Amino acid sequence: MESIWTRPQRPAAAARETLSRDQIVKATMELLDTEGAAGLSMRKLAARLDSGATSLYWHVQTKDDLLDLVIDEVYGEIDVPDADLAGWRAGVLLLAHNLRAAVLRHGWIPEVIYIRPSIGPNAVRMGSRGLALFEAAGFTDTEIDYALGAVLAFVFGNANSQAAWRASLRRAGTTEDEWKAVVLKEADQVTTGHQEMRDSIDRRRVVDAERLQNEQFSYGLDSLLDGLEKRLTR
Amino acid sequence: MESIWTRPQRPAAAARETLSRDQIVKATMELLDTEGAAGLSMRKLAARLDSGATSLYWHVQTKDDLLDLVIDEVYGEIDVPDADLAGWRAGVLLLAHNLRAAVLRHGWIPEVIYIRPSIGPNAVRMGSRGLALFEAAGFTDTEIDYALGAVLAFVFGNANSQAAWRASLRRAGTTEDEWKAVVLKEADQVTTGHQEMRDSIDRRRVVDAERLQNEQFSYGLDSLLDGLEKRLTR
DNA sequence: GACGAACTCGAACAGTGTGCGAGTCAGCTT
DNA sequence: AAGCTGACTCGCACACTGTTCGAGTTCGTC
Repeated sequence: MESIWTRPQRPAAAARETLSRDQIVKATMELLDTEGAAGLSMRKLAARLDSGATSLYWHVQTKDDLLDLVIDEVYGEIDVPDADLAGWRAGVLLLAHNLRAAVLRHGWIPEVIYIRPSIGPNAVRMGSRGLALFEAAGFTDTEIDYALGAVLAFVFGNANSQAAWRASLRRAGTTEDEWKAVVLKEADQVTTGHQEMRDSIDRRRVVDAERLQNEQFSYGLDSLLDGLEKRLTR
Repeated sequence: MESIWTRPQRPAAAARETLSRDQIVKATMELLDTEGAAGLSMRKLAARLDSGATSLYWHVQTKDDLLDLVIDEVYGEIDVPDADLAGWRAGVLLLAHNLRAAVLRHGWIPEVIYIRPSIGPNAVRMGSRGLALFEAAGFTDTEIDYALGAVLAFVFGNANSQAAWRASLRRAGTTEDEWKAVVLKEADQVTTGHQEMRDSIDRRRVVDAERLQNEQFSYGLDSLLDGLEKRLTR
């Protein structure tokens, strides 16, 4: 079966007030943002659109296809600066921060992003512009791919686990402090005999979690970019 | 059916063989490894164990709990060297490679790892030993956490996307070459107007995918470690 | 008014995770 | 030897899932 991107879109919509693919994708995004990945079902989605569940299948082949569409919509939110503005490093930094922000904004991403490879137009656009950034920096040949790959891997790795953490916090429905208390108590039980881990948890006990995670992201990203930059000037 | 009188008295007092949690976890792992995340259902799992589906629920609270168990089992496969052997960098390198290998061995991991935070004993052990590595390297305070976090984020980011790619390849059921041909053709359509992406794809056209991905991993990991090392000696 | 294309949707199917309560079994206590 | 108890199994049932099918409705065009 062809993927949804290469399949020709259905011709011209009628004048009658009718569902459209865009409309469906938008509603899916809303449903996912408010209820999370587990909260998306074709019937719920249809209800939100005041339509029959099976009507959706005229506009979209399967639920997975729909996920492809909505994931690509997220990729569409990610701004990647032009390669010749402000230097490559600032550009990559912006790409990284924008990508992370998008994942955190849509906390269901980690749970669905690995179901299928992302090859939608917006994903391709982002990748392409990312490559341009590293090419402009002076990377050549496969190193262009490797460098971008490293940054994307780090950003997804960081953002995914953070988003997943947040999502499970939201599911628990407690305030951050309550949840923190519970988790830290569990951690106490779970980490007996692992002093390094206990210390690490103690470090988290004090500070605002949000800030800690931002710092962790910046620290890792800066380190990685330093390492890449070194490869460049060698 | 025989009458009560002719039926043999007792089927011998052999100790009743019963399910055990370990047994269930092991079977789950096998099922996941052979059929992937979507192929795991409580009924199929029960069939593999010659038991009723609902019997499982005496040993395990929910399917998600079961996933937690089997994920932690994977964490248990990851060897992390002692901090005082062979230097921190070699140790981290080994941790990273072992973690990646485990994810690639169990290609369903990306699809389930973000459903719940991993706080099983083996995950904690791995984290703890990872922290010890960076502590021994000379990192202090929160930088210990940040450094390990960066490495884990990169490794998961890289391994997850690679494993997911492979999994979708397996699902398609084609040989790598066939699949490659299809994807590259699709890519042609999808990347019109994105020259950087076309170049990038061309670079992949020639070489063995496996090797390319290994190189990409090493490149990123080395870069990151360089960046971290720089922070250390400053 | 007729036709065909665009679109909707109810009924149905096979499958899912899981709660409930009845049932079986081994070993212990009387 | 009988009976109890706690460990364990499991069929039934429920609410829910993604998706197919085919019949039905609305439209623009002849």
